[in-house]
Amino acid sequence: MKDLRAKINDIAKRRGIFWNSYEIYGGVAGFYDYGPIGSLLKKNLLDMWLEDFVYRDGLHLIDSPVIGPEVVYRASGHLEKFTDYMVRCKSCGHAFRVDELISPYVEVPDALSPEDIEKVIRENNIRCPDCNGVLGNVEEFHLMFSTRIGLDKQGFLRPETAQGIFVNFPILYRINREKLPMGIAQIGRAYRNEISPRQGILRQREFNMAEIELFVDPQEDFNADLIEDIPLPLLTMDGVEMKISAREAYEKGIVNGYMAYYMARIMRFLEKIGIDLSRVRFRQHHREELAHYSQDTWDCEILISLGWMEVIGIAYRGAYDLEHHMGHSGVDMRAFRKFKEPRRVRRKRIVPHMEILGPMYKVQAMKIAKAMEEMEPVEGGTLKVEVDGKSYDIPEDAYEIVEEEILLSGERFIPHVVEPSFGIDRLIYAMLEHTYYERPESGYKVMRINPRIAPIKVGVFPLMVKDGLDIRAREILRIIRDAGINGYYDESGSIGRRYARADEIGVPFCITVDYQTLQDNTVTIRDRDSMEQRRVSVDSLAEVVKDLIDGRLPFTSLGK
RNA sequence: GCAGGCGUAGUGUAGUCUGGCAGCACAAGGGCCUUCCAAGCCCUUAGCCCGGGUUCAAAUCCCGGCGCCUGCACCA
Repeated sequence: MKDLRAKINDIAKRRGIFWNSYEIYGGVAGFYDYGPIGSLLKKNLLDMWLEDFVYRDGLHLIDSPVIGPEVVYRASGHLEKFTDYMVRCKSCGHAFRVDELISPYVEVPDALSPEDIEKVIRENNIRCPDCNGVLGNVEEFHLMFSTRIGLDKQGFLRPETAQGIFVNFPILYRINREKLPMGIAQIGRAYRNEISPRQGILRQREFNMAEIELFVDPQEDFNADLIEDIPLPLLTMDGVEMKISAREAYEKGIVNGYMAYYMARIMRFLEKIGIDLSRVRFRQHHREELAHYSQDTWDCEILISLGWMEVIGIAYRGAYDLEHHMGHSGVDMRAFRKFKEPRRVRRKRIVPHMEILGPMYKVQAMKIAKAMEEMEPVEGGTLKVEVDGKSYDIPEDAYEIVEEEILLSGERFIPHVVEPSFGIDRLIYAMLEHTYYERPESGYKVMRINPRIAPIKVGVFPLMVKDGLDIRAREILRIIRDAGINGYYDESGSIGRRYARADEIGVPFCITVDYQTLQDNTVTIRDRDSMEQRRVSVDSLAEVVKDLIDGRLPFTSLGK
């Protein structure tokens, strides 16, 4: 008996859902093609994701480049955290991670340059742990794919789509008319040069993500009414398992409001796409497991044949990203928070006298004046000002200190970020496993995919390939296609075989043209899940099929 | 990267030890038959991971490479 994973992979390849890329050259691990069925599956799934997470909450969708300059990933912290230093033994060839080797000798191994590391290895006479051989030079290993931009500029392929959103925060904030919360979504591919990716489509070097960055004011109270009150299966970092309602999890402080909100929404979404909710849980990351940017992360895990698989992550990234991009770019990444009441504030400030500073310092005068304005006012005497590394003594008569009362209507702050991040390929795989079904009486394979996500909505079959049934069936396919429904025609093999072929790729409805069709212009519609058939007039066929797909019309409400 | 295992039509396999015409099943395509769930019959397409060596002869033996699987390490 083949295991489930083998069965899914078999169907995936045979029927064109996905397969390993570059097969004619032996394949490359970590890369997958989506075939004709898989591409549509992914597209339909993403459409539903957009409806559920983007349109429904009024978020904005953007689409930013895959390649980014080095500075972006220096600022984001990925360059440092995603680079490992390796060292290879000269005699046995084993490779080791440097930080593990030198950690007994150095306090902060991560902070060292390759040259420093080699020095540490020499000075402490560190040998190969396996064979005691001499270690070679330190090599860099980037988990990020690197590339060139133009002739000599270092670039990287994004390891997550998020940075494309963060770097655009100022313009997006303006487009959103400077209001928070603001949610930005992005769907796209991300790249990680995994050393040894296996487990097929579940761990790829190039993979599809759908991410949301929700920018919020950390001082704003969360409106608990928004949290749908449905049960959540939680597993906290202390190993406590609980089934608790989303509202209660928030009220008890187990998760913050945004987490609770998204957890509930994710449960709804997963249910819609056919995931078995009894095989879903949210697992909180341990401290040491947290990504460098995250303060708190909960993974939505789905139980599949390989065990619990992380499919969606919700990370509380705090101000980390905007703060770092602000530091590296010098661009103000802050939002404005209006006070409920304007505040009267008394303050002192330094007012430079330009008519004195100007003649004294010529072109430097403006810079000096600016620096002075930013200083804490100290009463009287000569003022020491540093500009571009030079120190200036400003005489007492070149400035004055004024005390004033101003009306502050608000203040600037760095928004916090809540990030639900969906691994689309894993979601698709989990969906395939959970919707996979074998008919007990025959063992035939069925994908019970939600009709809205199903890549192909209808198959049109003539009962016999004669007496004009085939011609009529082709006409009916035309009607289906003209109505914008993705359908296909199949006359090969027996009728049962055609149903079975359709079941395997989750075609929800099959239309069969029989002899009665020629008399009264009706066809049978066969429901994939119940295998029942109902008769429908060709005149209303397209309408009925659309309603069936969208779930507006239950199959059982159709007349015999 | 390391260790072990493996690599034969689209898929699953037999053949490899002991060198001698590459076989089977399913799938796919065509046809016959067939009035609703992979029926049957006929036909067809299609394969030894790549390179080198040994040999009269290599899927089989040897060497090298590549790939996959499992474990180790790695995994926001």
